[in-house]
Amino acid sequence: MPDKKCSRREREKLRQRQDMLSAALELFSEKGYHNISMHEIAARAEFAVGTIYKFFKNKEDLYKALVLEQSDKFHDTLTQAIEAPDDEIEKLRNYVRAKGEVFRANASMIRLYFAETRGASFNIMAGLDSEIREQYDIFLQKLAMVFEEGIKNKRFKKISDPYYLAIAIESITNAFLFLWLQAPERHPYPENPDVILDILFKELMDS
Amino acid sequence: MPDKKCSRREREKLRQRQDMLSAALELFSEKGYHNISMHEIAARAEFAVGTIYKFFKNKEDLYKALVLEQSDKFHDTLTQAIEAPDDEIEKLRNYVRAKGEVFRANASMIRLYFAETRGASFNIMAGLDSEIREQYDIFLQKLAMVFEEGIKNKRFKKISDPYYLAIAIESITNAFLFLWLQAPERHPYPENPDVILDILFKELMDS
Amino acid sequence: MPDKKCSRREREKLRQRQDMLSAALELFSEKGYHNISMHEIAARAEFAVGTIYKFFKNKEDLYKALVLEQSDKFHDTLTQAIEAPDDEIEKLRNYVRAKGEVFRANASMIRLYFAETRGASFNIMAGLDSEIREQYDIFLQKLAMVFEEGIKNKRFKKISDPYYLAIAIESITNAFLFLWLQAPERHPYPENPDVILDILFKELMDS
Amino acid sequence: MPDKKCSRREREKLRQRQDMLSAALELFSEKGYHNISMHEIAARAEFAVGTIYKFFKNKEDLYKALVLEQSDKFHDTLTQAIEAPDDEIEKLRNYVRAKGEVFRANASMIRLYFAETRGASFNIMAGLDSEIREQYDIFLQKLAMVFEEGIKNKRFKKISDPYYLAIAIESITNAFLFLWLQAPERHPYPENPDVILDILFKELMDS
DNA sequence: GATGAATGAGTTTTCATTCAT
DNA sequence: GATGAATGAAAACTCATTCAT
Repeated sequence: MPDKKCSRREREKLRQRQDMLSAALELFSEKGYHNISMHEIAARAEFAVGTIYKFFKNKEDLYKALVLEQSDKFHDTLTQAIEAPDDEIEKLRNYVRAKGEVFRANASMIRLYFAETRGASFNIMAGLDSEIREQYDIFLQKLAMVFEEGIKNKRFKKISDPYYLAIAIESITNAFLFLWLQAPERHPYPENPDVILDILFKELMDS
Repeated sequence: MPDKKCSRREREKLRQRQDMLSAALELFSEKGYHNISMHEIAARAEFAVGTIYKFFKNKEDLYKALVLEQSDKFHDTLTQAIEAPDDEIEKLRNYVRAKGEVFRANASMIRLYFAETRGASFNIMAGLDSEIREQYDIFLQKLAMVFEEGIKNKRFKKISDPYYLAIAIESITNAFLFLWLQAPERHPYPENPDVILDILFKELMDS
Repeated sequence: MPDKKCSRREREKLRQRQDMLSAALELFSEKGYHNISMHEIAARAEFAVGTIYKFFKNKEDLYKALVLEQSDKFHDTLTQAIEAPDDEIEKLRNYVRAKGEVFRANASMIRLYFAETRGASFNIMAGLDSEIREQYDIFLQKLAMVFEEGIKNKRFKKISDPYYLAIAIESITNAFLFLWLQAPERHPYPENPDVILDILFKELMDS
Repeated sequence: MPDKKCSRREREKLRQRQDMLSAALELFSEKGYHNISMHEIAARAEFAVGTIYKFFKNKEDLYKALVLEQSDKFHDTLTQAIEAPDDEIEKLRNYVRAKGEVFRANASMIRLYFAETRGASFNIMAGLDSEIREQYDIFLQKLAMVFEEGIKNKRFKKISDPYYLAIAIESITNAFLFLWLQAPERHPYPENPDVILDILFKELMDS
């Protein structure tokens, strides 16, 4: 019973933490880190400012937790997509589809994602980078491996460095997502993953 | 002679303005817009704060001027590259090379570039976007035209929408530049543009 | 009991607000609006600057609140004086006495009063004027009415426009108060209201 | 000849000084001392800021010079009015008329006048007061003397202290001028001085 | 002698953070 | 344990004043 009560407490705590992070995500992605005050986050999450400081050391800490959490969710989904027991072409299709889905499901997240992985120096906190970047690098390695396997299995011709191919497909999907973010109607993210894959894989030049 | 003296003054003014913009560029790209104070910019540029306010209405105005100036330089170079009187393949090679050169020449600028074109909602000032985005759109159209012409001239097979191809090559080069920015040694931007073009243009899949 | 506690809080708040307004009144009336900084007010009131901004939107808002509060107190007292159930002569005596008392009770207030009702264009905030002026106009009307009634009741001879008489008595009392403000010893405000009233009401010229 | 040239210089200097004071008067009376910058005055007077500092030690000094000059003009006119070789009643009529004229002729001046003589603590610079006040006191003595003489010459009945009568007539005329300043149409300053004098001098009460 | 560019102290205001209740 | 009032450091911006040309 004390255990149960304790776990109940713990669960309650976690729920509160989530509420704070959700409020922060909404607000940060709407207006940016510097334009949102701790009071605004507290108000949106329906807590007192002091309570937020019980969960997070300071504003930066809250932000880090938020970005890491989102980044985790994101990379987990994509890693699963390329680790499904399919052939390499299907893995890439899964990846393109899954990426579209996660992003579509949470536009706020993309904004944070782009801010963090692309914003370069503008990524508010230098310290944050390393953790996220490492995670991202690991994912890129795995994606490169898909290409490598595909070449080994004679599904793809060996042309470029698999790592570069991984970067290429990452950046093209990102570009599509970025366009979609700007103008969802004008630039829908393709339902059919081959629309994106064809850009990379169909021979373009005659020779 | 009075004319000369006057132009001297003018040149001096412009030089000071440049010094201010340079200081701001360095600092903003190192730490971000919100983490740099006008006093810091003034100190770095070796002026008094008041002097900066003689040249720029306020911090935002300074920032806008900076980003626009950099963005202009950048887009001019790339536009020239794809408008050189060469065949379409050569135009793309020019573009890849030129992009590498401008970026290499000014790393601070890339940081701003990424922040502005990719930072999505995190791009500090909404108003700024429209001007930059428009410029960027125009460039994308021109790049798409290169692909369209290439297809018409039977240099490329018609496979994807030329606009998507433009986005693809833009995003791949950006990805390489971003990698280079993070770790110049580990990820050099290819001297030979074909390394990048091949990713797009060499047939990858067998079928 | 919780109610009591709550009202205690409220009272504490009001007390703080009053402390701030008092500090501001002292300082403004000593040195003028523009020569007093928010930090000075905060220091005098023994609060942090930030705390003042919890009570007043900005410096102007604090000033408006201050002037309105003082102006209210002032006009209420005078209005009461002329609305007492006495004959018209007694009403004027009440008015002269009451004016002396309120002003004597708070010299800082006079300074603000003169600054606001007489300072003409020098009255710092144009917007403020209208509210105060309106209040003042209403009072002048009431004062004029006392003369009108006095004439109707055959207590005064009809000689001048009652409104002008109101202005006259207002300005003479003000003049005495102003003199007293400058040199309280040399120019005491008369204890006996007739000293002032006689100036207006005793025949001066022979004819 | 050098004398002439020098006097020419001197005259030129004085003219410049006047231009500066005029510009300052206009601007100060429009917006108030603290809301006008030295650059604005310089621009209006068509001089460089530095030039103004050749004539006036600082902003305060310029202001003092301005107020003193205006005050001089004002008191000279009024002193002349009451020193004209007329009987006492006519002197007072002259005074009321002259006051209306000088004020009407230069509304900016009134604003400054009220700000200085009535604004009490709000009169920007404490130091200024003494000089102006002295001048004002001298004038009040002279005005009191008119009443005294009038009583001695049996033109007025001895009722109140002549000094108080001087204050009374001063404050009533001021009140009329203040009203006129606020709403020139609604409250014209009487063409006929007796309208004002009657308020003071016609018996009001029956007894 | 006039100029006006440059200065930097000083002002208003915000907001992350603390701590008494 | 939660609260939110109080804090004060730090930011953007202004403007009286100086001084090299």
